[in-house]
Amino acid sequence: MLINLDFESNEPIYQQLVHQIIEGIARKEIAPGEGLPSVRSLASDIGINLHTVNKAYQQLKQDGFILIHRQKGVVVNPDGVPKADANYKKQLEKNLRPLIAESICRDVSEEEFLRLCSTIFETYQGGSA
Amino acid sequence: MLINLDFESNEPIYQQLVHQIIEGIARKEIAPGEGLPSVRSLASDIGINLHTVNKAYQQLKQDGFILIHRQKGVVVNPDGVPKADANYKKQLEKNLRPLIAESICRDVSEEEFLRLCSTIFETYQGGSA
Amino acid sequence: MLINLDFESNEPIYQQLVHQIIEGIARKEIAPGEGLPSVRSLASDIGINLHTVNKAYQQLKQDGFILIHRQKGVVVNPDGVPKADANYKKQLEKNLRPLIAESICRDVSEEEFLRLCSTIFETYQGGSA
Amino acid sequence: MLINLDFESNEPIYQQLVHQIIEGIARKEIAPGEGLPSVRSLASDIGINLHTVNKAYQQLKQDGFILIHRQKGVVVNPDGVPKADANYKKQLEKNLRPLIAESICRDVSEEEFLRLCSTIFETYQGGSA
DNA sequence: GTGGTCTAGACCACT
DNA sequence: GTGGTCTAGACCACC
Repeated sequence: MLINLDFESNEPIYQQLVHQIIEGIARKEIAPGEGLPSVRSLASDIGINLHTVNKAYQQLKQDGFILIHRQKGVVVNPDGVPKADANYKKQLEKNLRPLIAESICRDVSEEEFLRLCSTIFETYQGGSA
Repeated sequence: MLINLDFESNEPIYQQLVHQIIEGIARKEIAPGEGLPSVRSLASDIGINLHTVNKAYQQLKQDGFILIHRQKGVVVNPDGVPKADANYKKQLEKNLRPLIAESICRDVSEEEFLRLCSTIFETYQGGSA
Repeated sequence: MLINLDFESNEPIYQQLVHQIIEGIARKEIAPGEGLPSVRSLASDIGINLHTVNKAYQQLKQDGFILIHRQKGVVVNPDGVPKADANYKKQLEKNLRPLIAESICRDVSEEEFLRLCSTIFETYQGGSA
Repeated sequence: MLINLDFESNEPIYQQLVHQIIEGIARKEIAPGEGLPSVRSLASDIGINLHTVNKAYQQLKQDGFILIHRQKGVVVNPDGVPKADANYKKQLEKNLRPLIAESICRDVSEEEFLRLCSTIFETYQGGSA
């Protein structure tokens, strides 16, 4: 799985890392139970600070995406990621709302917006088919 | 138009303000050409620093949502907001992608996701009908 | 002579007014000795504040473009505008320098820059021919 | 690279700073990819507030002159500055026009004006030869 | 009265 | 240590 960071983005690097790993899981490139590189090796591979990788891993663990065993190392949660709960959906709506509001202002129709979402969905589901 | 800020949020206050105003425009509560409160009055209304409001206004100006008119003060861009260009859509996709990836991991179906988007769209378009 | 103001520009209105009048003189639309509208009439014509017009006139007077007679009103300096002195040229260079520096960074060749200047010169000299 | 500010000038300090840095780039004193001092260090070097430096940097970033890199700090855009587009040229003309108009009024010939521009150009290109 | 600029000092997130 | 954010108070230019 390829990690692709933008050091000039406003999005913090650890956050980008979190997203990329989640995308990898969504794309089924890394399956539940499968291992991830250690903090050290990933950090030196990408050329970033240990702390940064660690912070990303901690957040992924916090959100139930991965488990961190002292010995077995880092693995994708073998039970699968916790399903969306009411809280997650509230958060999701809160994140979508400003995107949709701006799209409306900029004359993006609902159809076009939904089509874009579908297209993005396909980029993940196509990978598993 | 009501402004509703969460001072506990990680999202910077000026950013929340930007979003809220964009939502106000999307909801057609503030029409093109209409005026917005002055930096100072809005700041004292909300109980924040005028620089924070100013930063929000500057960003909105930069993005073409508002104009700062020498005589009329701050007004919503009477020509309407610049339409979505390729750049905006690329940005939008970049913002949607991680949300969708996480949703997939959490077993949110495409149908459900799109339905959520539609629901949010209605909260804006319903307001203008 | 037409006055064309941009109320959304960062350039102060009085400054725009000064420029427009200087351009009118350069274009020989208003000849030395000829009269300009009174502060009051010009202000109400354009729909701006008296102070603003007054400030523009004061600056033009200061720079030797116009004379303000208590009775005869405002006239373009019949002796013509004071010729460029060393001081003016120093100022001119100071104004041109950042424009040229940025042009160089943006890959505008000297030829192209000079051509643009010539084109602008023509818009004035053409008017007098 | 030397920064030379005039605290008496009407031109805002941050603006002067922007100009000086652009001139440094034009003069090839700072090459693409090269680093600029941090906000704090530059501010204390010049003896101004860090916010003022920050404002200058933000504008330079906005205009594509510099990048704010998560790891390397502030660097001159390694891809070079965005080339002049139609918009920039329109702006440039708008800036040149009043300078030329006043020069005409003050009896500066087109030849002399162009010669002055050439002289300024040389101060930049001579530096790289 | 408005927005624009500058200063100053503080806290935080990120690397 | 870096940049980003927020606050606060001051002065100025403009209208």
